[in-house]
Amino acid sequence: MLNSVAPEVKSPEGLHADALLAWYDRHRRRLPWRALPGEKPDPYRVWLSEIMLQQTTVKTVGPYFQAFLTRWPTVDAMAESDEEDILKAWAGLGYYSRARNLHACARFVSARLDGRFPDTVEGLRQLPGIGAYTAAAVAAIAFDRRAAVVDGNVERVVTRLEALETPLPQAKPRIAEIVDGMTPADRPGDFAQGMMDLGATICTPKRPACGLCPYLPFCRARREGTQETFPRKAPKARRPLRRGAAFWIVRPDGWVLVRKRPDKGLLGGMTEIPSSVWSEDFDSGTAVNYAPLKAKWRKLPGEVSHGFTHFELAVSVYAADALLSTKAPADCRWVRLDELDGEALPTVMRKIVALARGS
DNA sequence: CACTCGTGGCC
DNA sequence: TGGCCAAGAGT
Repeated sequence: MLNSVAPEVKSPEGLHADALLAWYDRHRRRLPWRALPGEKPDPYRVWLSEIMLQQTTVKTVGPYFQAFLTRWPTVDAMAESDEEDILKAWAGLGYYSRARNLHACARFVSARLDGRFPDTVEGLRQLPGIGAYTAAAVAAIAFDRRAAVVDGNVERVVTRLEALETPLPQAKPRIAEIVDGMTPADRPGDFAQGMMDLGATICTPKRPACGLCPYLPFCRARREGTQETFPRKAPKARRPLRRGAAFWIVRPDGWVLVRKRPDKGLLGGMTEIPSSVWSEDFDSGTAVNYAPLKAKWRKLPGEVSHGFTHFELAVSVYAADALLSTKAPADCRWVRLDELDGEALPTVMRKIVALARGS
């Protein structure tokens, strides 16, 4: 009789998983990409959401996810699109290599894998834009594979649970080891999502709600009253200020000159208002040397400020009028003013447009 | 391993 | 206001 079998002796990690899953069953967030209890998750939606959520908040991703899903309901539909359309739809979301990898991944899965995502960590890991975290997350959430899912939330939860003194990113291998030990064979996807929900709603960076935490009895940092000091982190380099110039060129019929940026590097593949290099020692006296064509430039009042991850940017905007007959220089093209909104313009470029149009 | 790569929100 | 943070990946 099965009933006569001795009950499984649970490790402390197993108890952790039970406490977490019970909490998740009561408090799970309802998210657009998340299957309801008992529903089978759609790997395409799981993958799409995971790519968008890389370093991006749930709130920001929401409308983008809905728009993408409506326009490209399946991986095959996305594979049939042009990269340019993906970039336009991604504009404003940031980290634009994600969009290019998204498109490349869709094409690979559609053409080479018959439209089906790999159902293992190793298979997923080979795809463009999918690293250690996303491979584990998709395997666990979409295919119920036991995989150690470690994102920023999980790092915070685990370093607090264990009061881990090793700073990030040095502690990453140890954290992955601990999470692997905690992850149950049963419901690994719910466990992963539960850990992330816990980090997002209870075990928050500041003022964690320890009183509501299912891990309260197990948490070493809380016991020592040091929970807010974890995770330890290596000090960050502070961001330098770079300067540059952008060139707003308008034809008499109201069309403006735009340019496609190189595929690699900052804002790769996106559309720009033709701009100079951005550098710490930028010489504003020679700014117009960077203009895409010769013209009578007037410097517009004010400047555009924009923060990137590793530097702060200040851009001066120069405006000029072009003849109707002016040909677009290399990599440039003319665009109607009222069609600028639909372009693959990153946020910093939209700020430049706003300044120019307001002048 | 250290660096590059966006953006918006929060206190 | 400025630093920090968010379901990291690629090189």
